[in-house]
Formats: sequence, C-alpha cells, structure tokens
Amino acid sequence: MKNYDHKKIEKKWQKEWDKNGIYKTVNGKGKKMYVLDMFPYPSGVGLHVGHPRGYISSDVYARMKSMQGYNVLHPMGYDAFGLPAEQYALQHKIHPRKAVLENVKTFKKQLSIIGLSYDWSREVNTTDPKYYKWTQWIFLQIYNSWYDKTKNKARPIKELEIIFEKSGNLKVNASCSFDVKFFSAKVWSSFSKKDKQDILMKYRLAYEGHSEVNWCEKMGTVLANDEIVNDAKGNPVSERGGFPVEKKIMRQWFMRITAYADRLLSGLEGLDWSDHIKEIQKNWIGKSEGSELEFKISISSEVQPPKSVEVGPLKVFTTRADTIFGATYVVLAPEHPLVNTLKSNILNQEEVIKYIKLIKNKTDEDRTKNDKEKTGVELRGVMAINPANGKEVPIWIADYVLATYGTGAVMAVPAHDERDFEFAKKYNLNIKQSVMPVYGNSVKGEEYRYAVSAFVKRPSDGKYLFIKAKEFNQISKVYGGIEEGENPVLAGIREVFEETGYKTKSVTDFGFSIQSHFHHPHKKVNRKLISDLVELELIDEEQYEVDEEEALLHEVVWLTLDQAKKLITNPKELYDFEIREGKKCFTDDGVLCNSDNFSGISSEAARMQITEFVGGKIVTKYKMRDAIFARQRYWGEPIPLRHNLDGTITEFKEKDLPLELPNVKSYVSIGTGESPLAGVKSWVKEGFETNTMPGWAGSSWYFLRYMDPLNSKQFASKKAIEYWREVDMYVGGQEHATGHLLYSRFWNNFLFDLGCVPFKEPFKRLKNQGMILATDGRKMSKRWNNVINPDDIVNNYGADTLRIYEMFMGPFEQSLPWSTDSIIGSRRFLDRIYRIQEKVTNTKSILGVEKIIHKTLKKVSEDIENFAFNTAVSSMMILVNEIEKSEFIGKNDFKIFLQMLAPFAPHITEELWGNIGEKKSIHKSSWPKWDKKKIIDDVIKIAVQVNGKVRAEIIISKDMTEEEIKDVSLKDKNIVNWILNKEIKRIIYVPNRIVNIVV
RNA sequence: GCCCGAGUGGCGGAACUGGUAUACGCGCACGACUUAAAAUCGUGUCUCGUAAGGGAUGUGGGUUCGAUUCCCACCUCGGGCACCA
Repeated sequence: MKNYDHKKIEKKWQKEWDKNGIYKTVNGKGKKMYVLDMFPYPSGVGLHVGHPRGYISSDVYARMKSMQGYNVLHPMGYDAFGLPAEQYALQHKIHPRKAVLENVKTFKKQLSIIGLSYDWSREVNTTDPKYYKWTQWIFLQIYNSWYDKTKNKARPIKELEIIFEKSGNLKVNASCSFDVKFFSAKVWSSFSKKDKQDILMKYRLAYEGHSEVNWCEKMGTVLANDEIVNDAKGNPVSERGGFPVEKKIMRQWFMRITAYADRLLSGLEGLDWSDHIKEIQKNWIGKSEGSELEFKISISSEVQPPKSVEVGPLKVFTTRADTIFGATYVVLAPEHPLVNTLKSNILNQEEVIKYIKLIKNKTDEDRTKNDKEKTGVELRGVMAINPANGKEVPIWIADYVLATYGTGAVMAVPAHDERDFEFAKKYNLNIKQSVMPVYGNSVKGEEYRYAVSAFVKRPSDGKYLFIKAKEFNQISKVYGGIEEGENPVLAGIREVFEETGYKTKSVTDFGFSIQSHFHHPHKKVNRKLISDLVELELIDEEQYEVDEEEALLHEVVWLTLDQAKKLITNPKELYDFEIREGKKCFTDDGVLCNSDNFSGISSEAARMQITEFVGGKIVTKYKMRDAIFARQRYWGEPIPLRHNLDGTITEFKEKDLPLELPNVKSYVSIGTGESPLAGVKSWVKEGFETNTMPGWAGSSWYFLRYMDPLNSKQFASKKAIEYWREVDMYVGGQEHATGHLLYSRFWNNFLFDLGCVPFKEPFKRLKNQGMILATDGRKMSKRWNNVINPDDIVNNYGADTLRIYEMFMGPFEQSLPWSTDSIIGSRRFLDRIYRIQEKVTNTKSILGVEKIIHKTLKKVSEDIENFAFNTAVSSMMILVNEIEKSEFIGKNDFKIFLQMLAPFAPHITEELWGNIGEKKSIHKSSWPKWDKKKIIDDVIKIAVQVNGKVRAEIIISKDMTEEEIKDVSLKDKNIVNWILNKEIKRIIYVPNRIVNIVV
C-alpha cells in the first residue's frame, strides 16, 4: 500500500468534481437550504490561514446538508467597490477595475485549492455593471419611497404627493426631517416645482442633506475618522502627511434607516443569532422611552429696550420626568437653533459667540474623550420657566449636550443626574433634591417620622462619634426624631447631647433626605423614616451625664471615617458617607420629595403623572442616526440621479440603468473635497451626481442576487426568491455587527414593504467565526511579519489536513492562536485513516466497532448542526483509535465512517470511497442514519460515591432495577470499608450516572 | 464609567439539563523497530504522598447528598458602547 499522497489525490478530485459539475445548484428542486458566507473584499495581499476558517465551516455544513438530501445553495462572490481597492490602485498605478480583476483571480486560486463546494456559476461581483444596475435600481426604489408611521411601512412617494394635493401634510404621520413646516393642500398647490421637490426630499427614505465631514485642505480630500490623529499640540491632523484637518459641512446623501429603528430592534427577537451580536445591535439602535416637555422662555427686562422676539417654547427630552421639580437649569447644545433666535436678547453675546466658535473647532474625539471636563456658558438675560412649578431657571449652553440626540436640549437635574451634577458643581449651580432613595420595604402599620442623623467630629484628633448598640453589637451614627418646630441641625445637637452627653455646634446641613422603612426593636413599631443628614462638631470634650436608660442601651465609640466605613454594613448608613463626601447624586428610582403635590409617590408613577400634568408627551428616541449614503470617491456605484439647471433632480428610468462609471484616466481627488467624478467634464456636463455610493450598498442585497445571478430583467425573479427565501445559515466575522448586518436587514425590510421579497429578515441563523491569531498571539499582519499562508499548509500537509485542523483547533466562535506544531496531529489522523483501508473486509464489524460507529455518527451529525466542529473531529479521532485496536472493520461500517468524515475531508474520503469500489461520488451519497438500537449499551460502568467522593466503580446492565443497583453498590468491596459501622442516611441513584451513599 | 463574554494541565481545549474534572490533539519522557535518524507503533504524563489517602477548574464565601456548571462579592483578561439626558 502506498502512502497517503495528498497532492495527487487532491488535484485529481478537484479536477474531477469540476468536470462533473457536482456542486452545481438548480433552482426549485426539493427542499432547500441556503448556506452563505459573507462575501469577501478581494484585497491584493492574499489570504492568511484565518480567512478560510469561516468558509470551511460553512462548507462542512453545506456538504452535510447536501448529503442529507437538501438542495443546497452555497455561492461565493466579491464585494469589490470601496476605498481599499481605490488606494491599492493608486499605489500600484493601475485602474481599480483592473486591480479588482487581478485580485479576484488570486483570491479564487487560493480558495480553489481548499476544496470548497461553491457553485461558481453563480459568482457575483458588486463592481460588475450588470450587478450594480440593480444596486442602483434598489436605490431608486428607496429614493422614491417615504415611511408611513401609521401603516408602519414604506410607501411610494407618488402616494404622498397625492395626499399633499388633497389635504396638505397636517395629517401625515411620517418619518421625516425635523424641520418640515405644515401646509394645506392649497398652499401645496401654490409651491413651485422646486419647492415641492425640496419638501418631498424631507420625506424620502434616501435623501439629500448636509453633514459635517473631516476636511483636509492640503490633501483636498475628506477623511474618515480613523484616518485622523492628533499632533503634539493635540490638534487634529491627517494620519498620512500630518496636514491639518477641520470640520466642514458638505452635501451628502442619507438613508433614513431611523424609520426602521423599531422594526430592526423587534426583528432581532425571532433570529437564531448569538446573544452577543444581538446585544451589539440593540445597543447601537439604543431605544429609550421618555417624555418630551416644554419650557417657556422668559426674557429679562434688563435688555434695553426689551426686544421681544416670538420665541416658541423650548422642548426638552428626558427619561426622568419624575425629577422635574429638581430641574434647576436647562442646557442647550451649542448648535441649538434657539441660541440664534435669542441672540439679540442675550446680554453676554460676545462670550457666547466665542464659546460656540471654540466648540466648533474641536474634533469629535476631543468632544467625547472620557476624562474631558464639561464646559459651558450661561445665556444671560433669558430664563426658562419650569412647567411643573412655574419657577424661572437659568439657561446654559454646554458641550455635554448633543445637538443630534433627543431635542438637543435637556432639563438639568443635578441632584439626580451625574453629568448635571458634575456641571452644577463646577459652575456653582443650584442642586435640589426631588427624589429620595428608599431603603427597606414598606410594611403595614408604619409610623411616619422625620429624623436626623449626625456626623460628629472631634477636632482634637479628627475622629468621629459613633454609637454601638449593646444588644446588637452594631455601629451607627446618632439618630433622632425632629420635634415640632425644630430644624434638623438643632434636632441633631439635642439628640447628640441626650444620647451621649456631648455638646456640639453646627457645621453643615447637607439638605439631602433619605426614606427608610424598618422595624424599631425597642419601641416595637414599624417606622417610615425621612431622615436628614447634618455634620456637627464638639464644642468641648467633656461628657455630661446621660439618662440611665440611654446609657444602658449603647456606648460611645470614636472612629476614623475609614474605620467606620469598614464596620458599618447598613446600606443606608453607607449612603450617608457618600453624601458627606459630596457625591450627592442619586440616579436610581425612589420616592419624590420637594415636589409639591407629587411628593410621596414613586418615581415610576410620577413619570407618567408629571408628563401629563405639564402637558408633555411620552416619546421614544433612538441613538441610531440616519446613515450617510455617499462617498466623495471614484470607485463606487454612481448614484443614478441628474441635477438639473433649475435646481431640481431627475432620477434615472429603469431602462436607462445602469449608469456606468466613466472610464477615466485619473481618479485622483480633485482637491475640492468632492468626488473625482466632479472633475470629469462629460459627467458634470450631464448634471450627474458626483457622489458615489458607500461600500455597504452592494453588500446589502447580494444574497438575493445569488438566487438568480444572470437575470437581466429583475434583481432576481420572484420564483427564485420564493424558492430560496431567506438565508438559512449565514457565516461571517462579527466585525460586521453594526454595519453590514444592520444595513442589509434594513434593505431587506424595505424590499419586503415593497413586496419584492416575502420575508422581513434576511438571515435566519448566524454564526460568527473567531479570528485565528498568529503564533505570537497578535493579529496576523504583514506589519508583524507573522502571516501564515494557507497555500503553504495545503502544499505541505494537504487541504484536508488544513480543513480538519481549522475545525479541530477550538470552538468555532472563539479566537485562537495558530499552532505550527499542533497541525501535525490532524495530518496523522488522516494518515491513520488511509492505513485503515487495509483492514476493510466484506464481513460485519465486531460488535464494539459497530456500536461506536453509530454513536460517533450521532455525535458528528448533531455537532455539525450546532457548529461544534471541534468535538465532532475529536469524536472521530476516538473512533479511529478504536478501529485501530480492532483487527478488521466491515465495509459497511467503513463506508459510514467515510461519509461522516466527507464534509471535513472531501478529497481523501472520495479517494478511499473509490478504493473500496464505489462508483458514484461520496458527496452525492446519502448521509447515513444512526441506528438507535445499536447505540444502547447493554452494560455500563458507573461510579459509586460515599458522601460525594468516588470510592468505586461498578458495572451495571441495562435491565437492573434501582434496588439491585443500590444493593450491588453497598456490597462492593471498596465500599464496604467506607460504610463499616456507619449509619446509612440516604442513597441517591441517578440513572446511568451515579450512586451516592450518604453516611 | 456602563453593558456583555470568558478564566480548567506545559499548550489548544473537553465535560449532556448540577452527577466519575482534565476526553481529543500537541508537547514531553521511556520503550519497540533501525547500523543510525526520520517516520511509525506501544506505555506513561494535574499535583502532594512509598502507600493508604489528601488537594486542585481565577480568589473568597454560599446553596446542595454532590458545583467547572447555580447564587453573592472580588480579581484578571477579551469585546461592545462611550457625555444618548
């Protein structure tokens, strides 16, 4: 017998499979299974061993499903538009189109030697005009749609026009830009064509707008956030070249993904994705429910002469309407439009303008740096009126309020919000408590009391006074009730004297109350206590005599604050320390105080009631923003729109698509920040849009194209879509959690609204492969010189070894370092299998081998289904070890073994399959079924424990009763010693597992 | 700071729903084959102890007849978000 020659075998079968087209998929034949890899961006660098990990896993899965009788769609293609291709082209001075073709070739060559079962006849490429024709087509559908919030779906923009003509926009409940003004049908009809189009633009799901970009004057180009660094002075500069970068407002295209925020959130529920990815998407969408409240603006008479401007109320968004009585100022984002409206009424105009300018020049990074101190300026001369109590509060602008979230304005409640608290402390603003923390649960028959608790300092050594209850051995501060007409400080001084005999004077009243519920053990009553905290100081160290009863109950101890903190366990007491230390900010829910009629009710109830009381409304907000859908680059899909001389926009008709990228010599940035297309005369002359689509456009729908890749009439035929439907198994890296996976869900939901696809969610099941790190534990990168090339592995060990090893090395979703040493184990495994073929006989296997074959088959089938490939391989290794111990193996059993291994090692199994006389490809054979009867053991070994420690093993047969098993256990010679002279309290028997004797 | 996830031999890792911890592979040691080496095969390999037995799943507690698994606190690492009111 010759040795296992992987080179010969793999080459031979790859050629054979190709010739026979065994991986071709035909639409509409039997039950379907769509197994998809995230298609790659074909870079010029080539693959490292980490890349194929996902492809191998989906290939194993697809191969098993195919053998199980599914009609499997398992395609591959290329996502080739985008910045990397453009930069590669610039660097190598070749046209991106040519670079892409070259890279695709390299890529395909590297993939082909791994033996993946792709149907290459369905290959797609996003840069192919035949493909991006449909990307443009979908864009136009989105452009020509608006979102009806009542029907909760996208509708044609034409229908909106009809509504406008009939009744204006008053009754329209749509997702639209925030600045649309109301108009009647009559007013609508008076608008010019351009006016009408401008208004419709605010409703479209793909719309033109403006946004800030990072502009680098010297380079004449727009930079992404990660292309910017800070120089020595902390100013933003370009990473390459170190040229200054500034903010610039530019024209952009957007996608109104926010219209789908709620559907994208709720749609997650039904998906079989990892919780991790769902969590990331949930956070990204960032739903929060709160209230929108209105603060009226009052203008001070100090402004001479008073310029009264029509100022609408200031809207704020808050999730804590219950804290409104503690709102001691309001804050606007510096960009808030009201700042401009109020300009002439602001007394300190210059200061404000200076501040706004300062903020504008900061980069996003500066503004969001974690240790950054909050800054702000008060708008003097104007005040806001708290709608809950009618009191005037100052208005500030500050950089800690974001213009882009909520209403761009907040009511500041420093007592109950950490950010407001920090700001208020810095600028000495009022802090007013309106919610009390609550300790202990309310009980029936509570007696209600006001009380004080006191920190008492002894100036001579800085220690503090505590009392120790003799009965309970607990440390606490002095507590006492506040009598009628007493203030907390006086009550504290009196209580300290009565309980301890010390005379004190007042230092501070912290003015912060806490509500607690407890049982008073001496007075035998339930108490609801509202306590205030004060700090006192000894006047002299002489201790006067105290009441005898008091003295019996507790003694005085003097401790440093640190000592006390360690001794005290009561959470309410500990909270007092925090108040003392100036962390007077309580962000949890509690019970309202200082809140007029609302005092005493819970935070939760108050949120609704107060919102109603002040005439606000309950609203839902999302962190997610609309997605920018434009790049100022050459290498992307052209946006199929034409700008007319009168300022209107005309979209392309379907028959005129695709709008192809002009074939130009130079695609270098033209220096105005616009796309290089703006420098192409013929293009500009036609009025074509010069922005191109972003990288995520083509990848947001490619999974639909595979279903019907050559269709020139539709992006895919209805029939094909209805047959293949959603992707059953989607495999790719988790770095796409908030990009591709969100955008494609958005597009698919949109296409569903349009009736183009019969399902909302495109990816039913998702698996994310972990990264393969270099042997040094770092990421594989040319930079570290630690890249391992799969071609070398395939050459030295074979594709099957690479496949087995990558599946075996660890849990699929976990990142793991590559080990050059360990791969030999996978090769040895295949070597052994190759040798086993000599043991194949035409007779039946011995019983033990047959049994383990069926057990392993069950495990492998289940493990592949669950993507637990490492344990599947491991169980097959155990099987091989067993077979080696046996003198021979029956042909039928060997066949079953080859079949279960075939998805992992398609070449060697095909070879051995042929060697034992099979004519048809193993990959076209039917996945074997395990025989339930064959995997039941007649006798098994179980452990016997005494008091939870294993002391013996016994062999039991399947028809023994529990009594018999217990009996055997007790009589076992190892056990007898352990239970000698002891009373047996209990015997626990877990069927087929364990006997535990408790003595 | 907040929200997730993970900590098991020299290494990658296994352990079903709470039931014999360390499967499988790598490495290492010894042995067989060989003039020799490689390859291959066999045996051993958590730790302390001659043994009986004891101790180990990041640390400390708890629940349980029994905990890698459940609960509480803490430590370390990885990921996500980061002034989202």
